[in-house]
Amino acid sequence: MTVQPTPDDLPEPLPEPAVDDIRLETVMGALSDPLRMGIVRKLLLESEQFDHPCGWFGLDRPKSSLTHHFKALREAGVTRQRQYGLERRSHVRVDDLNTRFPGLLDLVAAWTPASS
Amino acid sequence: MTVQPTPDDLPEPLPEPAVDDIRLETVMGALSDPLRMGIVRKLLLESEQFDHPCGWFGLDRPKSSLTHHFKALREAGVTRQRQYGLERRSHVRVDDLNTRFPGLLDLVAAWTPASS
DNA sequence: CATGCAGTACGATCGAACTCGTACAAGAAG
DNA sequence: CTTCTTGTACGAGTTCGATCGTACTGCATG
Repeated sequence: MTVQPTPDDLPEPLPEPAVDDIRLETVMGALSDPLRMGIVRKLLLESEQFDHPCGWFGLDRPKSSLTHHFKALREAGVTRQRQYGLERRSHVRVDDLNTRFPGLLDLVAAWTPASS
Repeated sequence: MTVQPTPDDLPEPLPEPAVDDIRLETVMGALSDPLRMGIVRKLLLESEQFDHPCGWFGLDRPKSSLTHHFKALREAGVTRQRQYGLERRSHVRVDDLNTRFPGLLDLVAAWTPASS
């Protein structure tokens, strides 16, 4: 058995809940906002590479609003954020969420924005 | 092919969204409250018979608060409510939710309240 | 060091939702 | 009809979250 290679070259993740502390009702509260649901869905479907800074999403909102939403996702345990120089890049905690709430991310991936 | 027997003896359901109008983010918003999550979970796990009035849940809240929460669940499309004489009984729209969001109710059934 | 850029922190505003008391409606039962 | 029961309607108080402007930090680059 080989030792899992520790990615020492990666920046430390910003504060986030441990896997076992992720609560389903909190995750659902984070996803109850259509903007945040769309962020997670886009990460799931289109992030071919790795993490993405919040400018990548092309959201037409002030930066201070985006900070609020990305923080909400991270503190709920849905995403992880790392600081890469200037940028704070996000990705979905896929393994953690699939372990705790299997099937949840499939629902998010299948989501479509309201037609209104 | 036999005609589906229409349950004419059942009271009409209270106003609720049609199946196709149930939105995932709205459902998640309704389930982001621990009290409501517990209501749905209890309905899923313990409702051997059919519907249940809101006294059956043994919730230690004023009646006017319970009205609010049961209405939130119904208007989100999570539950259906019918008037049986005095009582307004609820059940989960299992088929509708499994059709639109397969796996979601499994997550609710597996939910456990916060340890606090 | 000066400039520019990504993003945060803080605080104000505003609307929605939670909580609850009180009064009321409507069926059930004597 | 009177009373009891189940639950609603309405309204007030309060909390929470969304939005956003402004000022700021921290890194990068010249």
